[in-house]
Amino acid sequence: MNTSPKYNPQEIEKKWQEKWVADRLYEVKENDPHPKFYALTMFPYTSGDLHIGHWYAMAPSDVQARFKRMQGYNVLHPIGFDAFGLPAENAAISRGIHPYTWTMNNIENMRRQLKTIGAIYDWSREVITCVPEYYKWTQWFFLKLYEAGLAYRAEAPVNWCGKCQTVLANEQVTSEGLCERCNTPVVRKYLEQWFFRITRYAEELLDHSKIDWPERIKIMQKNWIGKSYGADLSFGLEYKGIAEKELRVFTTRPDTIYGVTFFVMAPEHPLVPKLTAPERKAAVEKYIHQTLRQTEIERTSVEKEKTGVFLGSYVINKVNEEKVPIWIADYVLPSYGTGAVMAVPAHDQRDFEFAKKYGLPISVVIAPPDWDGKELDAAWVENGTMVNSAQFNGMPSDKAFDAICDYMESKNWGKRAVTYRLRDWLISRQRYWGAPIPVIYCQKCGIVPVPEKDLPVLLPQDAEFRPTGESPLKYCESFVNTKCPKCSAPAQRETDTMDTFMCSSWYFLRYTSPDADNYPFDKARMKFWMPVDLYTGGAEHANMHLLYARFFNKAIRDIGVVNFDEPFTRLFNQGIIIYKGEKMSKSKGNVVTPDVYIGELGADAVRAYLMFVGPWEMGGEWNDNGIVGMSRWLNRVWNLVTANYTARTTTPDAEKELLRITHQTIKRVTQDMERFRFNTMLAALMEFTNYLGKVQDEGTVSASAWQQAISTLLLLLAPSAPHLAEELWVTTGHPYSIHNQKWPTWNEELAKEEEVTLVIQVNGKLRDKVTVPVSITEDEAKKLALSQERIKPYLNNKQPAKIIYVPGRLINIVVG
RNA sequence: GCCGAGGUGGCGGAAUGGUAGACGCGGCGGACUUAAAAUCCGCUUUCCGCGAGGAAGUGUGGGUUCGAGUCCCUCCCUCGGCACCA
Repeated sequence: MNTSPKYNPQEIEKKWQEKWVADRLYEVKENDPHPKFYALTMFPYTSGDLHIGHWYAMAPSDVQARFKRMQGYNVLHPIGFDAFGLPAENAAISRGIHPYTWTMNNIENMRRQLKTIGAIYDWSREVITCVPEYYKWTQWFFLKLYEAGLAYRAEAPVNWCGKCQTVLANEQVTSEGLCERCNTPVVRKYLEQWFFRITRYAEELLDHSKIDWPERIKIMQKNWIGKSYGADLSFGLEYKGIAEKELRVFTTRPDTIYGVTFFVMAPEHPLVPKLTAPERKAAVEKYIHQTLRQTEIERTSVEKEKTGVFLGSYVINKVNEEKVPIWIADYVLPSYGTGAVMAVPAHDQRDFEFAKKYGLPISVVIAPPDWDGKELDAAWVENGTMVNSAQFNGMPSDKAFDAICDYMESKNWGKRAVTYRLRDWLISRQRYWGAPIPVIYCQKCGIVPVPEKDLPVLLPQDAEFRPTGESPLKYCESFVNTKCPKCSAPAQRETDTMDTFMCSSWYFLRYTSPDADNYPFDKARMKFWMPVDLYTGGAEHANMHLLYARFFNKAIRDIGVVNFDEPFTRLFNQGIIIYKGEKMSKSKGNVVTPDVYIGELGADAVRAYLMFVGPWEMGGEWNDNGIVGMSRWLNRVWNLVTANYTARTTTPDAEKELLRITHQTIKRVTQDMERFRFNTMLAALMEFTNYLGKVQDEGTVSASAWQQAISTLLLLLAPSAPHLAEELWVTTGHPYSIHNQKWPTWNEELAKEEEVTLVIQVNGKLRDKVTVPVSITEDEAKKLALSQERIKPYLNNKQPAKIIYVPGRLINIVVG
């Protein structure tokens, strides 16, 4: 009779969490003799509540970190909060709470929630990005980048809401191009902004050869950086009142140069006013005005019909001295290439549509195969044979690419060139709740960086939060007005703050020594832990945080702050948890709160269930019933371990089998852990539990063999269900703590099967199965297969044409 | 449009080119119970068959192979990313 207490997750989870903290079980030291392992999980934004989606990121990463810890690594698995950002400010405006208070209250709640997960977080290393001790160093890094020439100020187009009288971040503009807050159409405006020169690192950022990252993330970054090979070509310019004698374009198709029939500039191109003929002035200005009123989203919509106007001026195509009309059109972007294109309507679909609309000539210079010389229905963008291209006629177009580049270079009309799609990183935010950009503007001295000794530039406590959307810093005189650090004349502070991605570009360095106060980190401790061995988080950051952090690392490497090329050696992206068919989000109202399930079934059940829904990288669906099954299994483990075991009819064979299955399970669980297949890892443990249940019923092994199997089960379960495993470990008489035990290893010999089931197929169809010793020879196996009563009818008394034998698997008899 | 990941029972999902559907949920039947819950045991891809057994079956259509969910080609659908990038 089992008289042990029932499994009570709430009680044991609270008990062990308190004890682990009291014993400082998970505090991490640098002087530990074990090899270091830095297991980083993306820190959460301080939105207020953790939902199951957060747990899906946190729980399996903790399992992995615990697994590494048991394997003998000194594991740093820290946690902190990404605490600056817009929502805090919006809360301040709508509810009258100061962003600091709002954020800190949220952190308190999230910290409480995070502690219920039962993770090995070392809370003594907690990092919060919005406290002065942290953002002082974010500002310090800005100064270092500025000194290195990697931060600069320039005019840039931004999203402007006329009603709110402010700039909006891209994230604040709805997909319809409206202001998120007031639904006013957002327009473009040109403002002075701070940028980081990420483009200087475009080439190095394309190189992922030093890191072990998922292929899809590497591809996403490659596409985002967008390297194009082509040529910079020069077109002649003869226009009164203009000094320039040429206009340059970037093209990926220099082979189509003879097919240029018009020339298109971005409406914002600085030379447009000068190249506009007097009689075209009104039309051109009207068009420019229309373009500027469009949002980025409207302008770049693919469905939109092409529009443009003729400037009344011409360029000369140097290869054939043809006069080519210059147009402006909003499909040409000012920020890519040279802001101007040579239009080849026969071989570019956009130019084709434009030419059709405005009746411009379409000249084929690359003949498609079997071309009949007639008009094209669409641009031919593939390779072909050169035609109408002077001395290049008859050449395959891919060869002509090089030939024409050589020709242009020899004439000094252009040269081969590479262009990137990547733009510099705009870090200015017209917001209060961010790290102030540490810069002062002086009438006399211009832009003056705040001296290092004056850091941090503190956010003023007395800023006002008005519902107008204006930056509270701009109207906070005590903040704005200061003295020039150089000449002491009255001067003004920069009122923009930094993009929060700046804060998250170095937080993992801070974890290594969060108490450092004369440098962003303690150099020795940072060197000890970095780079991160395993980084886990969502794939949605592929082209933001993950790219910024790589850039930032390379920038500070070149400044001499760190000495490694990449911050994250290995990356793993978990998928997304969906609920009721959609991604969980507050706005959709389909958020599942973990607290309820922890209260009812315990954190161990929630952790294990999240791992069980599917492969971690694929994401999965939260199912309210599914977790009940996980809870049932943990209960079965509890009952199995706490029940008295009585050996009845023990046999050597039964013990051998138990040992075999134990070692097979160790192998499966270990290998699944290593490849992040937590779902099948738990399935293996469930099978093991089911098997142990049978052994217990039958009492076929000795008590000591039983105890051995049970303790292995608990060790394998420890990372996934740390509280349950600890409780059962201690109650079965083992020394505290299970989390300081060695991960079990398997013995291949003991795991080996003695008998296998051979499948017998006839013409590939399963017809019978036989159980044979693994030592069976090929001849014996074939003979056995042919002699099976169930097989004989399929043979028709004929000799089989062929017999395929796969040892340990099957025999396939091929009959004619 | 381009790039990437997917498409397997009623559901979530397992399957180094070799027994498709592990494990779990749900469902059905049974045990225990006055009864219910909980727990335990059995069954559960579909169709035909009393049964033994047979047939079909991994989005579609082809191909390679003794053998294909898995490899190759065509197309369709879902999800994620990018998108007038010259």
